[in-house]
Amino acid sequence: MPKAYEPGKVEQKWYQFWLEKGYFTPKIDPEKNPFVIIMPPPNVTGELHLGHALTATLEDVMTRWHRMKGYPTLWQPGVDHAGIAAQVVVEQLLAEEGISRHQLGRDKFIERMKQWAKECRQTIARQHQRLGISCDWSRERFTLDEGPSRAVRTAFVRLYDKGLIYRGERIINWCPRCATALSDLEVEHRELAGHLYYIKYRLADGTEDFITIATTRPETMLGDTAVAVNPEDERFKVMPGRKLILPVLNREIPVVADEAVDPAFGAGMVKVTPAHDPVDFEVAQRQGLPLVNILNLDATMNENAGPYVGLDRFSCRRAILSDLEKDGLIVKVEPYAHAVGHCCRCQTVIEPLASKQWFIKALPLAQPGIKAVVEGRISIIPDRFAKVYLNWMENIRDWCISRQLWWGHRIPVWYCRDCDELTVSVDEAKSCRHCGSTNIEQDPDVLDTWFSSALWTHSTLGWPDDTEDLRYFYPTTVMETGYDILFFWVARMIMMGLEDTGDIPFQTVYLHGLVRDEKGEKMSKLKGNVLNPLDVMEEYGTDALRFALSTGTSPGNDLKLTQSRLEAGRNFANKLWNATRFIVRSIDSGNTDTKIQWDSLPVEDRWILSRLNRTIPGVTGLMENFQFGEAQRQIHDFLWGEFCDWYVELAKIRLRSDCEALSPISVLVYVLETSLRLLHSYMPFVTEELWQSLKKRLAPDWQATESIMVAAYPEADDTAIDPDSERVMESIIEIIRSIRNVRAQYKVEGGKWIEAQIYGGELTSAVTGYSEAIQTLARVGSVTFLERRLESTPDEDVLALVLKETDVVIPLGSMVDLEAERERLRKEMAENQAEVTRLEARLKDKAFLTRAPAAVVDRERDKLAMRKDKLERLKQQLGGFDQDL
RNA sequence: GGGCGGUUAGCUCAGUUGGUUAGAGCGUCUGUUUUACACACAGAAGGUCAGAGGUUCAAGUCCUCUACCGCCCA
Repeated sequence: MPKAYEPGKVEQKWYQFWLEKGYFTPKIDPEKNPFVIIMPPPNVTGELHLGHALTATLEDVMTRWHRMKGYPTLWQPGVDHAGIAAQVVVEQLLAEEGISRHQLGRDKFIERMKQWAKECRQTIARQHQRLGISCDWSRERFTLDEGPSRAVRTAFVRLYDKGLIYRGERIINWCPRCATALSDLEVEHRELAGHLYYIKYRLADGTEDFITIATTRPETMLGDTAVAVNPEDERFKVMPGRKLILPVLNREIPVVADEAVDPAFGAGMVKVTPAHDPVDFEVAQRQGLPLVNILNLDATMNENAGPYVGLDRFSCRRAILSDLEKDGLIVKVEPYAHAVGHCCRCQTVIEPLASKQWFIKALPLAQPGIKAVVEGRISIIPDRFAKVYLNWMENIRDWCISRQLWWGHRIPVWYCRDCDELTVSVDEAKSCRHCGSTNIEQDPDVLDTWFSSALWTHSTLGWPDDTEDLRYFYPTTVMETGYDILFFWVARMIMMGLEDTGDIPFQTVYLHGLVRDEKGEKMSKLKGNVLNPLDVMEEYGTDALRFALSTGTSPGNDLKLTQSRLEAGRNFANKLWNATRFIVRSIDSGNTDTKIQWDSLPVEDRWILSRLNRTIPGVTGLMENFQFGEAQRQIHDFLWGEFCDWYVELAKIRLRSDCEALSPISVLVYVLETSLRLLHSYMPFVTEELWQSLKKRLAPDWQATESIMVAAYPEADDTAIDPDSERVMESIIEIIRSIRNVRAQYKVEGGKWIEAQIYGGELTSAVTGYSEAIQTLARVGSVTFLERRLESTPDEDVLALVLKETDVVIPLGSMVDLEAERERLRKEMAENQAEVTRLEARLKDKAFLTRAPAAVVDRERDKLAMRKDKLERLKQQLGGFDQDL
């Protein structure tokens, strides 16, 4: 084995091996409950980013873990056609070639999109495989595949037939650049510094009287069809019913009274522009006002804008302000911060626009979705997001699902040119369902991408067909994704899953945080702070990246991916590599018997086995509670801090050729092998590589399992828990540490061997067996064990270390700084005295004694006894010191 | 405007039903090329757990308020 772990040399090999063995594909076993994760499909918009790597890592951890536990485990991969997002990307590519999609034509453009999607799909699969993820590639799906597409059409038709999908004219969010409607969720609101313009509207009574309205978008006045006041507003009681002259266009418009008006806004009267504002639209509905649309779909002014026809919306604003100014109609202009909607895909300012679109009636779908979470059939982790979910679901609004795009699922509706009726059909309609005419035309629009995503948990399993996969794997177990798409995805999946199948789509929603850069900023291509997962894996190794993404993180919280985190992962992999290298080499040197002789194990063996068997249930319990970051930290701490730092170091002594003691090989192999299995789901490559290296050198009974990824997940052995050996080892470690500490404190040269005397108290017999370990690990030349503890320091200069249960005396000759030593003892005494005082007070407290659990009280008593004993010993030491002076 | 989260060591963060002297990684300082590992080993320094009040025998952990930072919804 090379001196350092080289991930690049082994990752490819093992992934290929796993694939060839078919481990990723589950075997359906009706006797067992399956574990199922449907992967949130990445968009075909380019490459995967670290957010995807986080998703993939966490899902792989859960998947590998359950597979090892013996569940039939399905992790269903796929990719999303990402309608608008992907179309924007390809349109940009076309723009670089100097052509638009319109020049290309719909069919050719779709061909181009398909080509692009195919390439992306391959890139994404390659990146995912590089991450080592164990999803079932044989089931990979694309949202535009025939199966999921038929599911989309089927869902649409069923909803339409139930009256839950309707076509209507509503205010929608229009992106002039993308030239499509968007749902409310696809609009990002940003606070912008704008102006509030106060404008005079003259009364139409021939007088010079006027009223003042305030607006942030003066160009929309061209579409005004009224001015409104609040009916309760005393200032304007006489106004409703009167007529005004709309400036510039000189159109006559009425004043109406409507409770939607906020009397505190502006001057208390507001203009009503029903075709370009959602609130005004509703006012117009209530008041019977006409709609005047003043915009073309590219956000230039249309013929209703009079003199401004053809101008861009922002040029029009400047022109109209200048004209109003000229006519003396501007009362004042105030700076005003207001939220402006932007397209989430291209950042263009959204125009609210009255438009005929397809909508889903959300409320009837939301109600069962609310119930499923309230009743606990679906749990959301972390649970604070359940509140966020419920709040959104309870205030849900109808969902605009038609998009004026070319890339996506075509709306399965045909319009009859003869009878004007609609034909809504899963299969291609050949004739009008109502009059039989073949003179029909399909709706040119496509559906919102999220409509197909919402079906993903069941459409990938075969719905609407009654397939074996659907019957066996649905409802799925866990939906794991980022909290940023809770509404986009999770909420809509719950609604559609329940609607289409009558059953919940998943039992648990696990939401992870967002991956940020070192400064805590969201990674984005615009900022240029994007780390490519491939580069990271190239530099640190896949397992290091997975470690960095999953350790020390907690559900729902964002994480900063720093270089030092990646280094820590790489270092850990290398540590394991070298520990295994050492153990493997030790096996070669002779001893191949790996049967553990449970009856004759020395204390350190019983200790490490005890610690291992405390770690296993701890880790498993954490994983069952989705605390993956903490679980992995505990595996890390056990392996590095206990196994490598102490057990392996102690084992070296017994591995010396001249040592007569029982070989530690069997325990080394047992603990390492078990720990690798415990760690495998987090760091699959290095664990497989090391597990295989280990296996090669072991007896035939180790050869039955061909890969760690299909080996059994470790189970704790309660009989291995051994508090006595833990107590002894704790003291041994404390003794060694205290001697090392003294060496460092007094700057004893590394090569110099010192002497130590140890009084073991109750542990004397156990501690006595560790003289060689203490000599080796603390660099002590000779250890002598005292029959009884020293009453005071002897004549020569010595250091006396008072430990938890033992004392260590170190003759240090003239090196001892007496004053410093007294100071150290005083400080230690003060600490102990404080603790004794605290404990005594607590144990005198009747309330504590009666109300705290007995176990807690006992623990406190033990602590006090220990502390008092130590304090007494410290006191004697200090006293002895003072006598010497 | 409504809601949520964060504030713990120099930095980045863990700390799940309240219960040892609050932890890790990185960084800093000191020492070591000791035969698995310098991607390492050994040792050290460093925290009034944002602030105030409350509940409790016991609070980083539960409740209330305040401040600052961030996010979501309108």
